[in-house]
Amino acid sequence: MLKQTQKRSIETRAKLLRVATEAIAANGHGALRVEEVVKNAGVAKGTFFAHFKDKDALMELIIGAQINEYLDAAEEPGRAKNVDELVSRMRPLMDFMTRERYIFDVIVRHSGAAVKEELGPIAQTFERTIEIVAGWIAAGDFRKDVSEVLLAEGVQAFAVQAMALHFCAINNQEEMHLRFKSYLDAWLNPSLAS
Amino acid sequence: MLKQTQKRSIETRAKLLRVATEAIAANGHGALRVEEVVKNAGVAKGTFFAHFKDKDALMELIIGAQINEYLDAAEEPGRAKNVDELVSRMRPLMDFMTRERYIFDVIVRHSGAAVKEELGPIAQTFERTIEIVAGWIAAGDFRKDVSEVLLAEGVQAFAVQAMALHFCAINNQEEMHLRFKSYLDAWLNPSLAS
DNA sequence: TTATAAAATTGACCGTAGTCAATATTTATT
DNA sequence: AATAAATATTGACTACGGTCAATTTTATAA
Repeated sequence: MLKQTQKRSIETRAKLLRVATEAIAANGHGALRVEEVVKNAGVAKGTFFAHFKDKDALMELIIGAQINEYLDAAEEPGRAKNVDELVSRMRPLMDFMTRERYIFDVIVRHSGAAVKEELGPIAQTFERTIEIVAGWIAAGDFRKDVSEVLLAEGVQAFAVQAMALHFCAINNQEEMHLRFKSYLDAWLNPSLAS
Repeated sequence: MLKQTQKRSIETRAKLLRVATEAIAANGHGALRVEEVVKNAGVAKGTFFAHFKDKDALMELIIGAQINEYLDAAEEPGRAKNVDELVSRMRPLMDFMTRERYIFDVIVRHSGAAVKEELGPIAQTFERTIEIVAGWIAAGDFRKDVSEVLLAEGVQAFAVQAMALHFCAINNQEEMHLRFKSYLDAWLNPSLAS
């Protein structure tokens, strides 16, 4: 009878997203408050939850979009041909993911999505990462005894490991990427590792 | 002037831990409520937070103790000599960690501790796991071109990856351990993998 | 135009973690 | 035993995410 989604609703959702993105740009992801978003968007609290299942769902959308920007940039220069290039290509993304502990926690929490049929925005970026890295591995100077997809999944596992350890003790940025490289040397070129 | 910790305090803390452990045994980790714990322990809410920094700190203690029990059992039969043995030795621990999504989230959140000087209970179990697995790897039928500690860290990374993917889509228990084994075949015996 | 039903919004309300100034208890000192 | 000081406990209060019955707005049909 009625067309499913009214223009008003689309506008409200866009406004919520815009206000939230601005707040995050100003104060960081972890400081975002739903009450602040609805106040600045000029809507009631319930409206927020009519548009997003919960606060995490909004964070997923925003962080997922940010990850995709980093993946675009990582793909831009063409394929990474060796471990050093792979590490430097992933560096901006990993720096973003570890900018705040809160960001990393949200990402990990949503990296394994709920249901395959409806992969969340962050889980989608994880799949995209696998595809990209697998593509590099297939065409580059890497071991060929196992599938590139398995290798790409390993790269992701090591990235997560390096990032998790980054939050431990007094680690500077450099150590995270060095650790990541150590893993990848042993994972992607076992014959050369030593 | 006064001895630092009164007996009363030790008893209260022990009672809170006992009550919380019982509640978890009855209803699972994710269902634990601080208000329920203090009610059943017969203390005020503020007392809880005088003993534990937050609810997560209590969960860390309890889950850390549970992980240590699984590690004890994993060590019991002596060293794991190959990938199959390693996978089956880790199986009960990984099953526990994936019993509830909430448990896995708490573990990941605390696997990389805040400060090295004061490793939390869960971070300690992660260090212990590295030691145990590194010991197996050093003495067993595994590649020798990189250090056993690096290899053990990789085992941990792959375990986390397999568990994270377990929460994705329709995966049964079996697939998680199969996936884990695939990773380890390629990681610990690259010459044999194919 | 009016009646009507779907869609969207509202805001008071709830659940639960966490805080803190006030109070009570314990122990050392005289 | 009285005093003092450190330690422990209390519970009303706050912060904040999330819910839902009631209301308003929008679009379609008669």
